[in-house]
Amino acid sequence: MARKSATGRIGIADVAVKAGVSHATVSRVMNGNFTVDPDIAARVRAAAVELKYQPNPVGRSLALGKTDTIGIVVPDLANPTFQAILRGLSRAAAEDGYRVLIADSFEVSSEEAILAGEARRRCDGLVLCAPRMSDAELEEIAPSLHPLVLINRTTAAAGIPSLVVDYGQGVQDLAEHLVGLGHTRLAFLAGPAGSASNGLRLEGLEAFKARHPQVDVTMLDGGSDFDTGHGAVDSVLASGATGILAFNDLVAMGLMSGLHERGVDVPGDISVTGFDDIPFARYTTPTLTTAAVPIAELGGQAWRELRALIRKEDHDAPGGRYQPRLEIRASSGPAKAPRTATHG
Amino acid sequence: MARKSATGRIGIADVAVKAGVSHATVSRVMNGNFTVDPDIAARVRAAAVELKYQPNPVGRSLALGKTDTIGIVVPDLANPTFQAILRGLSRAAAEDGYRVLIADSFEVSSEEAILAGEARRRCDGLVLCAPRMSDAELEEIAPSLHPLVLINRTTAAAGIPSLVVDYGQGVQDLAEHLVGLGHTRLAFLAGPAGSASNGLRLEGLEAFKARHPQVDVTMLDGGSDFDTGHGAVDSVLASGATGILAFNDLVAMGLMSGLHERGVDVPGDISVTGFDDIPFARYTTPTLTTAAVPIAELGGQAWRELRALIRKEDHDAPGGRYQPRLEIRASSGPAKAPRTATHG
DNA sequence: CTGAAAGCGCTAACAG
DNA sequence: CTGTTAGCGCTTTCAG
Repeated sequence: MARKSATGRIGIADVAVKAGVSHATVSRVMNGNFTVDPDIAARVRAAAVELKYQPNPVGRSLALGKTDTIGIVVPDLANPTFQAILRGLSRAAAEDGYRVLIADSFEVSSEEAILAGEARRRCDGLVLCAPRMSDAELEEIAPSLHPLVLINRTTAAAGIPSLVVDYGQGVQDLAEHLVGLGHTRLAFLAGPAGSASNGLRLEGLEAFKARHPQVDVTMLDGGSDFDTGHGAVDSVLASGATGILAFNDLVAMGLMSGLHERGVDVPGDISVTGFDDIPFARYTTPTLTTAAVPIAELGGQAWRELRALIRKEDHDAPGGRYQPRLEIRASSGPAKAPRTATHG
Repeated sequence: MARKSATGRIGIADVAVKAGVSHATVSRVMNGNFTVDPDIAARVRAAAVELKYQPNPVGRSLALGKTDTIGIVVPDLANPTFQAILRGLSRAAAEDGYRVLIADSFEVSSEEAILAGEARRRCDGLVLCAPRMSDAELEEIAPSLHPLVLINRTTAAAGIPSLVVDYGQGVQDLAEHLVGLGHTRLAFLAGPAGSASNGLRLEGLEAFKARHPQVDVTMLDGGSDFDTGHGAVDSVLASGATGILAFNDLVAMGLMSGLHERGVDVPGDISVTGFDDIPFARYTTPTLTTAAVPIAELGGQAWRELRALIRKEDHDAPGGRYQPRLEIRASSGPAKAPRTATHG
């Protein structure tokens, strides 16, 4: 009786026969179309409730040409930064009745374009988060992904809002902070080579070096996680630097942990700074000096940009630039007497 | 020429006319049906490539009655535990060509059921993560959500696999560990009142108390985040306990941070244990003794259970129970001379 | 081996 | 105000 449709689930047709009307009328009632006679509407609603009818979103999507779903592509869901963006995005989108489909590329940049395309086709719009693909590839696929919002990446392709954090400014602020504390030998523990945000940090450091030729800045290879920082203790000590700019908070925490194991006092012997101000940063020992990125807000803003694109709204200020805020805590302090390199 | 369909995007019909065949044939070729003449198939493929044709998944979903998407409902996407489950689930599902739709209930338990229903209708199956709704409600809606997999929650409804972590055993192991170090006054910093996993911990502690009547176990109200731990310093000190079982690692870290600010030495004065073994736990100062939950594996297993349900496979061992593993680090140590309560 | 046609569940013109 | 009809884009019988 109730379940007659092929899928075995209750469809609009079941409600229609039960209420003794056409499915068009049922559709009207379900969509709040008030051109329906109140009595009939009530009968339809009663039938719907009785059958526990819920419209099938797939049929609806096909008819309307929209899915009420957006996609987000991230390079690594394990990264707190992307988690925070996802959360902000999800929350903001949910308020407008949109769901979020996630696609994790697991840092495999060769799969990113295909992944993005697939995700896009299932959704009404896409957020591409710090894609690792080349500029050329990004520019090539960007138009086919529209509506598209980019985070921490820009492209020459037209009509693509881009939300970027000014990592270059942030790292300069941190470096200035250390110099203000008397440090003259700094080291930068870099992030992943392909990372655009690492590139922005490097540019910022170049500007800093131009302004402070007397300060020695050593570049050290790195990565983006705890283990990177923990494993960098030797090279950090060998550099002779007293102020260490870690790629991000995770790296900084790993480094502090490694230094602690060696009996090196932070900030007594060495000052350490992070980047991002993840929630954990204020609970490390010592608490971490870092540059705070309003990351959840970024996710929310990404949704607003995307929403404007989906609604084809006119859009005066597409994209935006986010300034990190210096967050001075206990992991940075006055420079000690200069140390000498201790190789081997 | 190319784009003639109503949506403005290239559809199967465009490829069909370009290749001079019917859309049925295009469909066959796109789906790797080998009953198509090789020459025609080649022509179709060439047309598809030239037009950059990508099948519309919505139309496909409607025809096939499946979306190749699963949903996950979590109470709070900010919680590292749920993030890890999401990651494990997403990774495992992706390997089988499935995408993940997320639904964050933001701890609003009244919205959970509706959210779950909506998510389910867009997907081929659902993972409900530690739902906060009542047992009665869960049991009522569970059948309508099938295929459904439950995490850290069980239900009497039939055919619902349930993956649960044995928090009761874990907390007992931690308590035994502390007692083995000579602690006789313990305190449990509880989690959110509605949390099922908190209930399991409480049951475990009851069993522990029955076994160790000489040990004093104080119950303290709490929560599940840093601030809970940080704010609990006073009540912890007032309890006079020397061994503190925190609800989870986050709470433990907040507590350690607060104790450090008061000059209380961990583990010299007070031993602290967490729960979960989140990645940060091995990098705190001191490193955190905790009970490790194989959480990413849980996400992967959730997918396998769900996949079996979706494929209607016979399924000998639905669900499973995960035993936490004691991870002894530096935040727990021998008990000092007994302290006295220092109220006020 | 291929095309015509039906149908997945829904919405929206268009008649009446 | 309501029913009929025609799609949305795709898969899949069913003839040929």
